[in-house]
Formats: sequence, C-alpha cells, structure tokens
Amino acid sequence: MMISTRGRYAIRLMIDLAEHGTTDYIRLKDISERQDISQKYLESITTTLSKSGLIDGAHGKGGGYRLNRAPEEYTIGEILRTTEGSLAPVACLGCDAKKCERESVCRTLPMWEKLYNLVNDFFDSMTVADLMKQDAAAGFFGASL
Amino acid sequence: MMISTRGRYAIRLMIDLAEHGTTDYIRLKDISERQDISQKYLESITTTLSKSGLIDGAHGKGGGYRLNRAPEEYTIGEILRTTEGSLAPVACLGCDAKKCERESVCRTLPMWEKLYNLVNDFFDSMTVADLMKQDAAAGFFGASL
DNA sequence: CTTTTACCTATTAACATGGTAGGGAATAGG
DNA sequence: CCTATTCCCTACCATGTTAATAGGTAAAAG
Repeated sequence: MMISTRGRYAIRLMIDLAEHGTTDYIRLKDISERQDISQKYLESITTTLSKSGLIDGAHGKGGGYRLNRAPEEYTIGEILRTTEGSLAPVACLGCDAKKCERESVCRTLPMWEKLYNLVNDFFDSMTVADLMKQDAAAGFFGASL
Repeated sequence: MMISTRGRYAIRLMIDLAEHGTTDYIRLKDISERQDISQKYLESITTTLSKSGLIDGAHGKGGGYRLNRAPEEYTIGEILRTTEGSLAPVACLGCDAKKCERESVCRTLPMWEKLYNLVNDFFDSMTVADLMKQDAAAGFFGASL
C-alpha cells in the first residue's frame, strides 16, 4: 500500500470543489454527503490543504472552501505530496529519509530512486482537470500503456 | 512507503545467495553477518521464499539455502510480490482488494490501475542478475530516464 | 548421539492509519 | 449586539501493521 485514504480523499475533495464551485465557497457538509466521507475526517484534510495554500477557507454563513487556482493548475502529485508527506517507495528516500550507512555500497538504491522518479513524474503529469474530464466507465487511461 | 524491510531484505538475501553460492548451500548465519540483518528476522523471510519455491533449504551440517534457478531468472517483481503480498498502490486493488461500491463512478480508479501496472512492469523488467552486475557507485540506472 | 542447521509458533514494542470528540474563533444575518 | 453557521484546533482512541525477539522442534551429517 502506498496511498492512504487521506491522499485519496484529498483528490476526491479537490475534484468535488472543482465541479461544484467556481467562485462560491462550498460547505464541508455538502462535500461530506456527496462523497460519503465523515465531515470530521475531511476537516483534518482541508486543514492541511488550506495551510499549504491549495484551497481557501471562509468562516461563517456562506462560508466553506474554494480552489485557489484553476483545476488544470493542480497536479495530482502536488495534492498527494501535501497530504501524504512523500511518495517515496522506501524509508531511505523522501523528505523524512533516515540516512542509511550502507548507502555507498547499496545495490538496490538506484532502483528505488528510479521508481521514486517514475511515480513522481506519473502523478505530476496529470491534473485535477484531467480526472474531471474522464468518464468513469471508459477512462482515457485504458488506451495508453 | 510502499516497500517494507521484508521485501528489501529479501532482495538483498537473494543477491547474497546468488553471489556466494552457485551449487553449495549458504548458512543463514553467514548471510546475517554479511548483510547485518538479524538471523531470526531473516528466518521468517526465508520461510516465505522457500514455501513459494524461490529458494531451497537443507537441514543439518553443510545445510543452508540455495537458489533454485539462475539469478537472471528471478525478477525483482516476483520476489517483492512473494514477500510483500502485493504491490498495489491503493486498498481497492491487488490480491486482497476490498470491493468498493463506488467503483462504477470512481474517477480515480483508472489512475490507480495505470500506476499499478507501471510499478509491476518496472519491477518485472529487472532481475537479481541485473542488480548484481551494477556497481553501487555508478549504477546503470543513472543514465536512462 | 551430538552438533548443526533449517523450520515452526508465539509474543512484543513501536508506530501508522483512520478515524472520533469536544470545543474555540470568525463571519454573516438579523 | 446576538445567534447561527461554518471553519479551525487539539486531543484522544481503536485497530492493524511492522520489525523484530524468544524459545522451541525436526532433520541431516558426522
């Protein structure tokens, strides 16, 4: 397992925001009902996204959340790295990497690094807008590779 | 995190076996010392690998473990799937996938499936022999992609 | 029949995941 | 000002996974 519910819910939340609010603020309550995710759990995710500047929150009546940019300007990689911390496949890579003393003789490190790049490039190559466009039944992913 | 110590140790163990024993059995004690991994922990990994037919174990004096095939006939994907269970990036994919009722309307599932294939193909495209050949200081991975 | 090795079955400490609970602070509308 | 609404913040918890350790049993060699 690599991507937890946090990251996956974050993506669904961003898509929901993109679909339902262009300029208006969207209440968490509505997103919670539409996406069938606990409002309390969503709160912890929006807090992270808001602090990182991905979304904008407004208090009080008429408040809620709103995207700060156009959907095509959010890469999935950015969303996942914000909510999951790092997409590193092993402990010796990524932001909170613990230095390994076998690093200089490690025969597998180059492999992990290559995969790390592969995964980052994969997620950075698609945006929230891309996921909106696709039809669930016959996604455009089916064709290529 | 995606690959735990179990899978990483398994790869190192297979490389060690490939390097030190062509026909002879290699004692776990020696591997443990060379790789600096607890012998007891290695035991739990060799049990899995042995049951799946990747390696062959022999009791008593002169016993130990041995590869069943040539190093170039073991893909890294096979080793990792054996020890880690599945390389699925999310809970709704892989061997122990929990059926999701949103599957038919899920906008992100095709993305996870594509990544899943990407990761499996990545690990299936390289063998134990490939990792043996490469020099740690300047691996051949550095060049491509 | 003793040594050496693999093999088997627990148990454990630490950590991550996936939430829940209970408020506080700000804003809008009256 | 007052009240409802909404985001925001801190703490807590139940469960599962990870990364081992412990203590044995079985088989093979000599």
